Amino acid sequence: MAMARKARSSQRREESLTRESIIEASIELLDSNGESGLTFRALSEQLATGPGAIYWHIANKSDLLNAACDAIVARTMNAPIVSATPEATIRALALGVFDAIDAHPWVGSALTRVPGHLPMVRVLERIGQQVRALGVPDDQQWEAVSALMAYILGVSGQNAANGQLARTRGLDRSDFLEKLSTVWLQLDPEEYPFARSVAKQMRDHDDRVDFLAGIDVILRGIDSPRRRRRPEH
Amino acid sequence: MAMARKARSSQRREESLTRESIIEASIELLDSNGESGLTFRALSEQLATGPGAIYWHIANKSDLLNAACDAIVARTMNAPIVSATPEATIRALALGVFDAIDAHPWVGSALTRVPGHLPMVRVLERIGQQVRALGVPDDQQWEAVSALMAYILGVSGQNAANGQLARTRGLDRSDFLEKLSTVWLQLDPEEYPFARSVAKQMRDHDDRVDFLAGIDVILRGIDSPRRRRRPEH
DNA sequence: ACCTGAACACCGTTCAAGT
DNA sequence: ACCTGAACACCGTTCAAGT
Repeated sequence: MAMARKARSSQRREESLTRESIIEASIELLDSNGESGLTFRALSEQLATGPGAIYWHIANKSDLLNAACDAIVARTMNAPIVSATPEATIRALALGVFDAIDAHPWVGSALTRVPGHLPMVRVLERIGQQVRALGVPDDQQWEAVSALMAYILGVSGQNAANGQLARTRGLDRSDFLEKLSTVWLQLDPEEYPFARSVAKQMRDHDDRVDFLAGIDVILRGIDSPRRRRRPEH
Repeated sequence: MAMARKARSSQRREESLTRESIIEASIELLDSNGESGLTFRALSEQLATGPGAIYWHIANKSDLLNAACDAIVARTMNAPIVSATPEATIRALALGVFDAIDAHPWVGSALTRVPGHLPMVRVLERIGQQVRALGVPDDQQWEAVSALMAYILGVSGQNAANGQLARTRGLDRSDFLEKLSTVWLQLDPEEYPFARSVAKQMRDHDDRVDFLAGIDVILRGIDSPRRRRRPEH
C-alpha cells in the first residue's frame, strides 16, 4: 500500500507546485475521502512534496477549503443554461446547485461557513438576475432572492448531509430513508403525530422532485399579491 | 492562571459526574468559545476530572455535540406559544429557532449535520402540526413542511455564520454588513449588476424582519392554489 | 523564489491501573 | 461501577535550513 506512492500519485510530478494544482488535488481528496480526508499530510503526499511547501501557495486550511469550494461553484454557475422563462431558468440554476452539492457534499458546509463571500455571490447574482427578469419590484427583490438562496442552500446541504450519513453507515440513499422512516414510525404517537403521519411519504419520496416543488412554492409566494403593501394593480 | 482551577471551576465539584452535567458544561464551553472551544481536555478541566472519565458517560464527540444540540432545541421547542392563528404560531416557532441558533451558533451546524434525528424531528413536529391546522391537504403537507424547515434552518444557520464571522474579525453585526456591502459595491458592474444593486439594501436590513418576510413568502406559496393538481374548490 | 522536513502545540480516543 | 492519567496516532502550522 505504501510502495511507489510518490512516483505514481500524479502525472505531473515533475512540474512545480501551483495554487491551481493544490486546489485540484484538494478537490480530489475531498470528493473521495470526505471533509476529514483533506489534510496537509495527505495533500503533500499526493503532490509529492512536504507539508510546509503548500503554505507557500496557500494561507491556511480555510483558505484552501474556500478556494476548492469556489472552484466547484464557479464551474457550476458558468455552465450555460437555455430556458424559455425566468422561472425555468431559476429551476435549472437551483437544480445545478443541488446536483453540485450532491456530488461534492463538502461544498455545502463550506458554502454556509463563509456567507457573503465570492462563491455565494456567484449564485446570488445569477438567481437575482432572473428574479429581476420576473418583474419583481426593486424593493422586493432582496427578500425574494434571500428566500430562494436560503431554501436552495438549505435543502441542498441537508440532502448532502443525508447522503453522507447514509454512506458512513454503509447504506445507499433509499435504504437510509427506509431506516429513518421506520424510526419515525416508532415515535410516541401522542407526542409525534405529524412526524409519524409523514414518515411514509418520506420513505419513497424523490429528493429532486421535492426540491423543485419547494422552489415552486416560493416562486408562487413571490408572485402572489401582498396583503396590503401594493394597493391594487 | 493555572492555580486553584479544580477547586473553583464549578459549584458541584464533590458531586459525581453525570451525562447531564457533562452536557451542561459542554454547552457553556460551546457558547463562550465556539465550536472549537469544545475539547475533551477543556471539558475535563472544567469538570475537574480526566479526559477518560467522560467516555464512561458519553460515546464520543459527535454524541456529545448532538446531545448538547438536542438540549437547546428541546428547551426552545417546549416553550409554550400562544397565538391566534396557525400562521402566527408558525412565525413564532420560526423566530424561536432563529433566536436559539443566533444565541448558540454551533447549534446551526450541529442540526444540519445529522438530518432526520431527534432535534430536527422536534422542530418538524411542531411546524407540521400547524401546517395541518392551516388546512393544507394531506398530500401536500410534506412538501410544505420541507420547504419551511429548509428555509428556517437555512436562514438561521446563515445568520449565525454571519455573526460568527463578524466576531472572529472583531466587528459587530452592523459593521460587518457595512464591510460586506462595500465589498459587493466594488464588484465588476458587468459581471455582478444584481449583487451591486442589492448591496445597499443588505447594509441596513434587519435580519429578523427579512426572515419573517421570507416565512410569509412561503406561507403565501403554500396557501395559493396550484396550477392544476386540485381541480376547483 | 520556492521547497524540505523536523518540531511544536495541539487534538480525539484508548486502556491499564486504580478505587 | 466509576474514575485516573499516561500513551497513541493523529492534526494544522511554523521555521531554520536548503536549492
